Amino acid sequence: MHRNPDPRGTCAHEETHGHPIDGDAVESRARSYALSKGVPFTPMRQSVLALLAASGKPMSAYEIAEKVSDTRKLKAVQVYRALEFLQEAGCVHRLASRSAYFACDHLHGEGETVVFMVCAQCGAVQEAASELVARGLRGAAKTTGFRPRHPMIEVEGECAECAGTPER
Amino acid sequence: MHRNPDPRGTCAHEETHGHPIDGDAVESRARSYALSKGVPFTPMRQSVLALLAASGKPMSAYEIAEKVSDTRKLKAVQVYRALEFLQEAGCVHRLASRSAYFACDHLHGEGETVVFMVCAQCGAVQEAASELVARGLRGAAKTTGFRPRHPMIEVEGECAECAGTPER
DNA sequence: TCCTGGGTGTAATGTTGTAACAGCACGATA
DNA sequence: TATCGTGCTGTTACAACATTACACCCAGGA
Repeated sequence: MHRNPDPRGTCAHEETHGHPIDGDAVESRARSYALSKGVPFTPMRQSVLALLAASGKPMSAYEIAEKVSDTRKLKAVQVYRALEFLQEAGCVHRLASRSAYFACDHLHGEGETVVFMVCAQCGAVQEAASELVARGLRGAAKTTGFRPRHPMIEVEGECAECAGTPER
Repeated sequence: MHRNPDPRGTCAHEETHGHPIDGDAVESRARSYALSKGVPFTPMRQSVLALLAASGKPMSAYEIAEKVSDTRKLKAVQVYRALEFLQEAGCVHRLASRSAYFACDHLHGEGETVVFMVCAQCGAVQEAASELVARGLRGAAKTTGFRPRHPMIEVEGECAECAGTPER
């Protein structure tokens, strides 16, 4: 987990990839989820989501706590609470391989199999829904009677930008 | 990560699944790796591997430290050192989704795409190598120029035994 | 008014993983 | 035999990630 010196963004064009996602779209999805649950979409939740959406890259909860701090100093536990809501709302996903969180403006269908491609160098995440992968997973599962539940796949690799710049 | 009350083995037939893997086979693989590297296959490494092989289920490093303690009390850092060797040797894999380690007696080929199916209830892990998944991943990657590096896929779900016993 | 449910703020603690350093065992070499 | 290097072990300390517990506030309903 702490194997890389800085797991999030050490490559040369740190600023250029991880293109920001549509903050308005993702926020409105969060709002309607809150509405449907009868809970408020609080400033706390709003600012955590806005930060993640603007950054467009995975961030750790502690990193979020640091950056969100507009005036007051935020504690990690408060960030985790906001993240919990945002994950339920489907606006934020957790990258287990990096213990990091990122905003996502895709609306993932129920049985959909999503692939997150994480650049080992710059940390940028690209998403794709692959029916072929889903079929492969079902095939692998069938032989053992296993029932896949949350087909969220994380693959480490090298994104196009980082692959194009071999230095560091 | 700490979301489940006990991520490793809370279901009724805890003892029955996660069938132990072939301890002798996996140990001999570790021995030949050690030989090829010119380093010893120490009792420390041997006992960590033996424990993992016998349990057949993922365990955290701290859990291993507790259980291995035959006479002396083992510290986590020592377990991590043994695990590092065993991972290099290909005898042990790390489950990022649970921060846990498990022994594996398959010999995975170089570019092979391996799918680990983790039962959310009992924690048992089943492995499968899927060419279809590999192709799907390559297809998903191709559109963005992403180059997958370590195609180790973890899928949460429900194993056949747990699916058959709906209670709890 | 009181009660209840949910969000917030804060402290404490638990869990996972590394860094750093001293000591030891063992083989190579002079 | 002496010494040197290499790699494992034992130990302390700490960093990074995550949860629990509790007090407080505030809005809405009985």
